[in-house]
Amino acid sequence: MRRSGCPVSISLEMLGDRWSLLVIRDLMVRGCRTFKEFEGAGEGIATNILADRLRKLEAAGILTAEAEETDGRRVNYRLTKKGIDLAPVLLDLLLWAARHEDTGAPCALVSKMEKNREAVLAEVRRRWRDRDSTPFLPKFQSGQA
Amino acid sequence: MRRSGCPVSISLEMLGDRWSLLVIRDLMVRGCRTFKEFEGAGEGIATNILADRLRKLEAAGILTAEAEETDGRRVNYRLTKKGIDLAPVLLDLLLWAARHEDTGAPCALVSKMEKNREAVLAEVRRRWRDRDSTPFLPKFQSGQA
DNA sequence: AATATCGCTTGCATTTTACAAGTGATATTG
DNA sequence: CAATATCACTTGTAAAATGCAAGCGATATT
Repeated sequence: MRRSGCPVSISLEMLGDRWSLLVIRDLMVRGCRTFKEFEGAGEGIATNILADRLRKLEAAGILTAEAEETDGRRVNYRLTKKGIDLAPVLLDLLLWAARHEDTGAPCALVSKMEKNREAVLAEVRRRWRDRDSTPFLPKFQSGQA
Repeated sequence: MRRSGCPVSISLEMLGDRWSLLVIRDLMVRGCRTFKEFEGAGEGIATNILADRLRKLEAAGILTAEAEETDGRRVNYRLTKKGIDLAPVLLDLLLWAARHEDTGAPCALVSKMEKNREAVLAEVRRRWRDRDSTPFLPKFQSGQA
């Protein structure tokens, strides 16, 4: 049962935890497609949590899962339209933290994204349409090699 | 310790739960200022969780708390600049759910916000500057009076 | 046939959340 | 001024979510 009809509240019931939006980020801009790739995406998500989030996000219609044809062990995850429509949310979260916290994202890149918001979103959507899974943004790391 | 330098991850370490962004929403568009007002904001947050979130958001520099002059019992909460800068995130979450879920937000209002994104954000910022705490958005309820 | 890889599941300890009740400080009322 | 009410929490306890390590079945490779 829903807490309320408020759209913000409804969004948070689906996405309001420490991991869901990171999985979506990995699909959207880091080119992750398989379970193993998510595991190695950097923040060290536990495998049971990852499996749980993939299940819930699939149930919410945010991503799809299908076995790979050439290798039956592999499962390919992909964002749906509903999932890629979260791009503005992720971009805003990125820009907010980049402005107010000490992050690993280079200033030049951040201000470029700030200025070209619509172009960045358009490119993210294009990549999704074209199934282009080359990394769009790197792993931002602060202070290590 | 931070999981990574990724700004999205850093944002989620501060905001990634079911309640933090709802408290911020209440401050931003519903005119909530006191503990009691947050309690009655609709989704039924438990008082210990509310107290915990207010403490954490204050520690994160997202809001401030100060005792009211005329009534020493009352504490007034207010967003900081860092807090009001989350307006785009909340707007995007609202628009996303309004588009993809069945919410209590009227279509006309939603499409108006979609078209006038910048104007809506400007008004939210103005309200903050002017300490205008008249409700800007109502409680969206689905299916009841 | 043996071994490796992939996508999980299971068990268990720790942490977070939810619900109900209570508390101390201040303010209001009679 | 004493009694009562209000406000912003705190406390206790049960339930749920998370984190960690290990294991497992199916498929693929050697």
